[in-house]
Formats: sequence, C-alpha cells, structure tokens
Amino acid sequence: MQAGHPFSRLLLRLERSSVLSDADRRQIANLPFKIINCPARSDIVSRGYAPSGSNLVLDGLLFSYKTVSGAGRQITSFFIPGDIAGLATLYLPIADHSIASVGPAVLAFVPHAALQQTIETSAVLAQALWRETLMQGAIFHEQIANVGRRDAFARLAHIVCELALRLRAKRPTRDCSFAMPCTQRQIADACGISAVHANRVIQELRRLGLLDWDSGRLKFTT
Amino acid sequence: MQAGHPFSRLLLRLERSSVLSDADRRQIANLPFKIINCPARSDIVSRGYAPSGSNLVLDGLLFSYKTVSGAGRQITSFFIPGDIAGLATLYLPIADHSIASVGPAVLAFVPHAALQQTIETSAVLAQALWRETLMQGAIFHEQIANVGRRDAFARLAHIVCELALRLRAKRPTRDCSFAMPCTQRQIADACGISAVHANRVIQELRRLGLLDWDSGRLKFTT
DNA sequence: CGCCGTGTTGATCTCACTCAAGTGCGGTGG
DNA sequence: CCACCGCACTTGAGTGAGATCAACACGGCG
Repeated sequence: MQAGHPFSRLLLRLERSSVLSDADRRQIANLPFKIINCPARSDIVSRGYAPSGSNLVLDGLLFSYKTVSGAGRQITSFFIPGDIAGLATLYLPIADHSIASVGPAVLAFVPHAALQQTIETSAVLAQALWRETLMQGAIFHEQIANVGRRDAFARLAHIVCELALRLRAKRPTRDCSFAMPCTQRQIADACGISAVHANRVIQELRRLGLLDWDSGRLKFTT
Repeated sequence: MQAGHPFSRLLLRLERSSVLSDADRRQIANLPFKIINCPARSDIVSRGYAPSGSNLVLDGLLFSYKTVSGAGRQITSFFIPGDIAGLATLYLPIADHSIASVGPAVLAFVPHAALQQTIETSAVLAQALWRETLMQGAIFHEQIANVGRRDAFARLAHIVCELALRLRAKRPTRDCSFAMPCTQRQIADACGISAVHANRVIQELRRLGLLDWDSGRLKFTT
C-alpha cells in the first residue's frame, strides 16, 4: 500500500463529502489502531460474534457474506481499500453477517470505543462516518435489485462494473483494466448463481468482446 | 392509530435499545412534524429527488423499491408503524430508491433540519437513530441472501414470516394472524419472482396447510 | 353497466442448476 | 526431478424451477 499514515486514505475519503477541521483531522490521525496482515480467504468477522472494533481496509479486497442453510453462501458486498468493514457492529454489537478476505489483505483494526469517542467529540466526523454506513446501505439496495431482478448476464456485468468503478475511482488507469483478485466462484456467490453458470456467462462476455479477464487482471475491451 | 402523541411509538422503539433522559424524551416529543394522510399505493419519495425530511410511519405499510429497466421493480424492504422511512436522505441528499405506500397510510413528516439538530444536541438520540439505520441495513443484508440464494418457496415464506414477526412484535395476537395489506403482486416484487409464480407458491403453502391468506388477513395454520 | 385490478389456471419455453468429467497450474513431498 | 494432489477453470448432457403468454372469474368502482 501507499506510503504515509494508514488513515490518510480514509481522510481523503471523508473529505470528499465533509468539511473537516484541523481538530477533526488530528482526531482521525490519532485513532489507535492495530495493523493486521490477513492471509487470503480468511474470515475476519464471523456471524454471531461481537467484534470489539472495526476494520479499515488498507490493502486488498474484503467481502461480507451470509451462508444460507443448504444453499451455499451469498456475498452481499465488497470492501475496497478506504472502506471500513464491520461498521455496523459499532452500535449493533452482534454481527449479523460474516466478513472475509479475497486475497491477502492489510487492515487497520480500530477499537469501537475509540470510534465512539471520536463520534461523540466531533459532530462532523460522526456525520461523515454515518454517511459511510449509509453509502454501504445504498450498495445493498442496489445489490437487492441486481440479484432480484436481473438475469445472470446483467448481474455479473453489474457487479464487475461496480467493482471497476469503485476501484478506478481511486486509481484511474489508461487502459480500463484493474486488478481483479476474485475467483469466478466468488463472483458467482456475489451474483447468486452457480459457479458453472458464472463461467459460461464470463465466456459469453469474452466472446462478445466486452471484457478480457485473465490471471487476476480484468480489462474492458471497448 | 393509537391515541396519544404521534411520537409515542417511536419513543418506545428507541427506548428498547437506548436509555433516554427526560431531556431526550422532550427533544423527541417537541420535534416539528406534519401529519400526512397518504392514499393507497402512492409514491412518497421518488428516486432522484432530494426530500427535505423523513417520514415516521404512524399507520399503514410502506415499502422501498427500485425499478430495473425492462425487468419491473424490486421491493427492497417494508416499513411498518414505528419505522422511519427515508432516513438515508438525512446525510445522502439524493434518494437512490423510491418509497411508496401499500394501502392508505398515515405519516409524520419530520424535516431533516430538525432531526439533524436533535442529533447534534443529544449523543444518545444520535446513537439511537443511527442504530435504526443500521437495523434497516441488517434487513437489507437478509433480503440479499434471501433473494440471491433461496428458491421461490423459501423466499416467500421468509418474507411473510419477517413481516409477521415485525408486526406481531408490536401487537401480539392469539391466533397467529395479522393484517396483510399487500397484494400477491407486491409480494412477488419483494421476492423477485413473477406474480403468477407467487400465486402458485401461495397456493402450495395453502395446500400444505401452512397458511391461510384471504381478504387482507394472513393466518399461520399450525 | 362496463372497466380495471386481483387472483387463478393452463400451456409452453428457457434460463440456469446439477452432475460429471477433463484440463491446466502451482505447491508438496518422495 | 517427478509424481501427486488440490484448486480454478472449462465443457457437455440432462433436468427443473420459474418465466411468459393467454384466458377467465370475480369484486369494487365510476
């Protein structure tokens, strides 16, 4: 990940929609944290447990999911660097969903107590963090519509495009390509379709010359 | 709806998970509001607009939805009396989804400015309201898993049971029955299936002696 | 009275699932 | 160094859940 303080990316994110004072910036910068080097595909939060903090993603890709008895798991959303995963447990102690890593990831674990204190100290930061949870909620909304109403082709395209947009928002590339660490299996779980069918849809997208996805790199071929 | 102040039900709700001071209670009770009598199936918030307040449901049933081009609409969640619909626009001005009424509904429209001031005045109330949005987020999560992974039968059962639980939590009935103002069409839209198929699933549920749904009243037949 | 929306039923079709087998690659141990 | 294993991806065949289209019964309402 980039050089500099672990929270620099979070600050940038928050300042995109809030006006922070110097005190606010200091407040964030002084947040206690613990760097966690997280191996590939490992659980970070397990449903039913009460984590004592939230995880700021510094590098890598996380996803939240639910397992449905007898029907595998459904990935509900992805967390990219700059996102805070597990913010919901700030005020809803028991996690209602699990969070796991796609590839190896670097996280900054921030205790709830510290976040709560920050929120009580600065109304602006409270608002900014609240907004973060609301934006995650908006992504859920979209995901419900996506999974509920679109066919496999549109679902997969939608999810890939969403990831591309969010990732490219932070690091635009000339050739419309980006690192795509997910396996087809994971994309299938996010789309609510079987892995086999996801594979066929991806091949169809390739055949139509819409995308080129190979060895962890995905490229839109206009 | 019940006699008493329009916010009495909201207060009860908030006190279920927060400890309010007298000042907090007064703060809520003195919130400015405007009673809205809303006809059946009318839009309350339209996607793309920036409403100037949120709507506390006093009576009736609302739902939030998204329309997917060429694939009808997807209902993402229901709001029952005591819920605040459109809380997301508090800090995300442009509504990313629409909200509409099922049957006739009674709402208390509360300006965002008043809510924001409340939030800045009382940390406890801020937390309580934040928690409300998080709980709505948890329902979204569940809905994604529901629509993404379960078959039509389980989806429909899940949604009906969720509504039953939430409605009965406020007004338990002896015979496991409750007012179910939705049309089959609306349930289908919430499940992400066609109306025809929803009808067949409901008949199957009836045939199995699991529920009895007629003329706006739904009963679980053990 | 005619109209529209809801619920119901039947026939047909197709998208996506399951099962199954095979390829290619990276890692591990002999 | 090679044999082996596990995982991601690929391909094929058969099946089934759910969509679509169409028609009709019924009740409420202008």
